[in-house]
Amino acid sequence: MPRRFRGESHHKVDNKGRVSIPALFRRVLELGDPNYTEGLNPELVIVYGDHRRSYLECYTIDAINEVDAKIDALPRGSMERRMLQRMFHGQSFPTTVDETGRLVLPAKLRKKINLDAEAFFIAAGDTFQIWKTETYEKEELAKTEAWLDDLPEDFDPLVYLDNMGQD
Amino acid sequence: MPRRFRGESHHKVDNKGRVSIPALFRRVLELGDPNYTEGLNPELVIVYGDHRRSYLECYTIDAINEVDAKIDALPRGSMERRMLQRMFHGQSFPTTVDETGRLVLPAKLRKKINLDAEAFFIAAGDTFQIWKTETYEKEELAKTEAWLDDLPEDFDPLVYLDNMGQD
DNA sequence: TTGATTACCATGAATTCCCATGTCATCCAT
DNA sequence: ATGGATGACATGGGAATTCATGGTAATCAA
Repeated sequence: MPRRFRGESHHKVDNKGRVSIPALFRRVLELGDPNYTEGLNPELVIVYGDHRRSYLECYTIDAINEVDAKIDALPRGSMERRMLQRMFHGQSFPTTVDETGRLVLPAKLRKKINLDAEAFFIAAGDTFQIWKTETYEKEELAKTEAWLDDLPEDFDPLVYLDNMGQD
Repeated sequence: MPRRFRGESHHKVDNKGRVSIPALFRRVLELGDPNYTEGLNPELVIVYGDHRRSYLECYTIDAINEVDAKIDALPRGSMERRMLQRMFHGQSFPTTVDETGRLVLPAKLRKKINLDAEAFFIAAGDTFQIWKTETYEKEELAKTEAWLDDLPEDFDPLVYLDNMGQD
């Protein structure tokens, strides 16, 4: 029943680019694919974006449809629309989960995020991301550590849940 | 009608990671799961957080939905939102109570809080926490003892019930 | 043909399912 | 009151299934 991804985990990537999708994520992909039926394999869309992005973002069919609808609502010819079209229509790759619950990442995508032996999957709301483990650790963790260091010693980020909007 | 957890207790953890949930907590989980109906097993979300956290925090479905709504309301791309997403979407594990009223904690979660033979459950408002018994005794009790020691001999914490917000 | 992609099969480990037992309370009929 | 009968609760065991991962054969494409 979950429409939302939740969880994180590490998975091996073999030299054919095959990598297991966390089992819980598969359930969400199934529910998020209107064409999915028991016994079939759900589809999904991987958005890799431009050179600045160092991870792959994976959308369920429902989620990508929502995005498409929003893009369609933008004025034709506007810069916003062009930008978003380039990213979501151009820099993306539609695919399906395979029989054994794996994803096959083409060499091009792997090269883009520098993926070799191990991938890190992490949920992010109604999408999930695939990172090269080392990149995630360097890039993301460093970023949040730095951020936390600017805060009082005993600060608990959870306060953000409650004072919203202010400060 | 309790929306709130109350109480504390100790439970065995077997080598498959199974551990009974305090019976009173189960009632709250049931009430907090909009999909729950007599005969079914309630779902819940365990948030384990980053390396600094040494216990598991368990949310009812209602409680976690509230959190998600607050996260969704934060500006996309803000550091606060990323932090909270990482914690509540990434560092969490959705699961359900089993037939016999137990929770199954995967090896990964047990390892994280160093849990082996015995777990300590304690209510914390609209969530409850699971600790390794020894950790709780060392870490938490020591912390509150220290805090109380800084206060006058005859100080009664109940005064906090009335001065809210200030100091 | 040659490298790449896809389909199929294989296996160990982890996880789920199903069933069983012991211990308390509570309830009840004698 | 008293010896069950009843039912929730805590805990355990083994079988069945799912997962993650690896290998090989069949298919493609140029």
